[in-house]
Amino acid sequence: MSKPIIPEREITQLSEIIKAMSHPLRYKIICLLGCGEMSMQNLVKAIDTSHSNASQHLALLQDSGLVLVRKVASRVYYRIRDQRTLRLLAMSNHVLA
Amino acid sequence: MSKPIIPEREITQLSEIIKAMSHPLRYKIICLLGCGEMSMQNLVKAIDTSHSNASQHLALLQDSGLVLVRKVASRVYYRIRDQRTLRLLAMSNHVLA
DNA sequence: AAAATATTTCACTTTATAATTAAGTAGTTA
DNA sequence: TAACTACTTAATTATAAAGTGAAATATTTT
Repeated sequence: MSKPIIPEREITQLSEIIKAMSHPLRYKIICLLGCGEMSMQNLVKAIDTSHSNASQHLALLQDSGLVLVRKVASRVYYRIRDQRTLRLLAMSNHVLA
Repeated sequence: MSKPIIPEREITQLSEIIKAMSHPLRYKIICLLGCGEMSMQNLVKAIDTSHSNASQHLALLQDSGLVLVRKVASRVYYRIRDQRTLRLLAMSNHVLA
């Protein structure tokens, strides 16, 4: 962080991305997707919440541009859009330790 | 992310740290502190909000363990506790690009 | 075509965060 | 010691985010 003045717009965007990751369920979803694409079904099984709630969190993750969706017939598959998101996740893991 | 099962406790802790960074003002504060210790006075000048509001956000950053405080007479100085926080910040910057 | 499955959307309630203003504390200066 | 500066706390209000359950949509199976 050598330059102290950061454009306001960037701060807004960056804090939004981070915010999207900051909910425990969403953080967990991103961790899970880190291993590769996953179906809605399996995500719901892996995280402990209702289908409806999971769907809403995934919609938020899509809106914030962190995950991509692929529909195959009646099934929906989610995946991480940008691998750098996983590096950010790994980094956050590192901060705690 | 090779191991898919993350301890629940860690997820909670990590998402809390990220959440602390996810508010635009707090994100900005962390950026500013990235350049080194800063007085409350100067922080308030740099971010566009009231003294009281800044104080509350800084209290939150303290509680979440991201910043440390040092009092000298009636002045208060804040600084980043762990340099890895700044790496996390830099990483988030990188995700956007 | 009815029933079943997979998922999302909607309306609603609850809970959590944020901003504001006023009051409070603690040092500092006149 | 009174007024001033630096900062925090508390109370209030406003706003936003999260969870729930029912209804809606779309596909698949029987």
